[in-house]
Amino acid sequence: MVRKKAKFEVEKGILLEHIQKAGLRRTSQRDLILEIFLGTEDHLTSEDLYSLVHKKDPSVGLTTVYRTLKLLTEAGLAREVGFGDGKTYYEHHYNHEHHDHMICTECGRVIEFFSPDIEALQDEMASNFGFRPTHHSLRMWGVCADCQVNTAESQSAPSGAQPRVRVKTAIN
Amino acid sequence: MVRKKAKFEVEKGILLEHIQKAGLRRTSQRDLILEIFLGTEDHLTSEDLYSLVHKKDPSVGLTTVYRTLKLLTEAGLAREVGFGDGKTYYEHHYNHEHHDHMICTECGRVIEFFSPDIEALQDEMASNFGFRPTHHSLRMWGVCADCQVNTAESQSAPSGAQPRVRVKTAIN
DNA sequence: TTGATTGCAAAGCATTTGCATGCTA
DNA sequence: TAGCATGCAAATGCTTTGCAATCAA
Repeated sequence: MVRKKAKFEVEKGILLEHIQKAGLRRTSQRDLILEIFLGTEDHLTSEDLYSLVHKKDPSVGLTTVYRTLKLLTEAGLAREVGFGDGKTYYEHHYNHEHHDHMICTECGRVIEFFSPDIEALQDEMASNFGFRPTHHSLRMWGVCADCQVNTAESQSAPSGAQPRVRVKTAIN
Repeated sequence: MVRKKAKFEVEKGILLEHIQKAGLRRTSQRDLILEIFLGTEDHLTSEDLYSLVHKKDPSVGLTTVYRTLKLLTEAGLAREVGFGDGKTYYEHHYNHEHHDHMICTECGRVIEFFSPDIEALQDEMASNFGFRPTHHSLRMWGVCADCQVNTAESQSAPSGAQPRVRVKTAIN
């Protein structure tokens, strides 16, 4: 049986290492924020995560969440994503392989997908230009399968109100 | 010989049609802003375009540029692009086919490229999910060929200071 | 003990909105 | 003439920064 206490051990180690290498300090706030961040499956803004953290420890400030999310990004534990609404969302890699996004403009659902063929073609295009890519972002906006059905009869769903749920898939 | 006066005639017609269909009004500001927008080859923020417009007619306000750029986007004459610096850039289609972007994080150069194979694979992925895409955005960040050479010897170039130049290419 | 970290308040920025005035259709 | 468009100032929303107090190493 897998020990429950060992959850996020790897990630915690990564953060600690990054902190030590950079001459920074480990704090209870950073531990808590990382823990809660990894424990959710949504795409979160700093404000979103702040609300969650605040429930566990009301003394933690919004600014610290902003700063910590930046720190986690530097450590490679978080990735910034934009969905076109002007806010910055964060996602973690825990239980999620590298992927791209389809964003439903009706319900806000976010579908994660991955295509090794697309990745290969991207690299090929880059090398055509002598361009050395460090990271990339592929997003498709449109209407998801559910909303195509719903929109046909009723009026469009309350867009923007839904959380940015990570819909994981097995399709490659 | 091609008549010079006919420049942007098609685009002006598109804007006019959109304006009439929506029950809006044609104004000298909108004409001027479109003209100057199409006349540049950079990726422009509202502020950038405002500076250019302001030279020709100082009475035009920044707010109007913001609003007009939105209007041009609705009319299909402009496209919003983000390069990760928090600002919204706009590009036009005049003399530019649909394309994606590579962004050099050293000098800010933006390389436009197009891959029909990637487009096809995107559509394929979408249909796998019953997702009906309306538009997409593929961006790659990294170091362009020039900067790979320069960075090797000297310190990195003054990043962010460069304009978002559209480097057109013939590679498909 | 030293200097990084925190929380709060204030500042920054890009963008949007309210409103009186101007102008198009 | 009706009501859309404009320009200005003010407001908004997200994010960052200044600073005194706190805390990790």
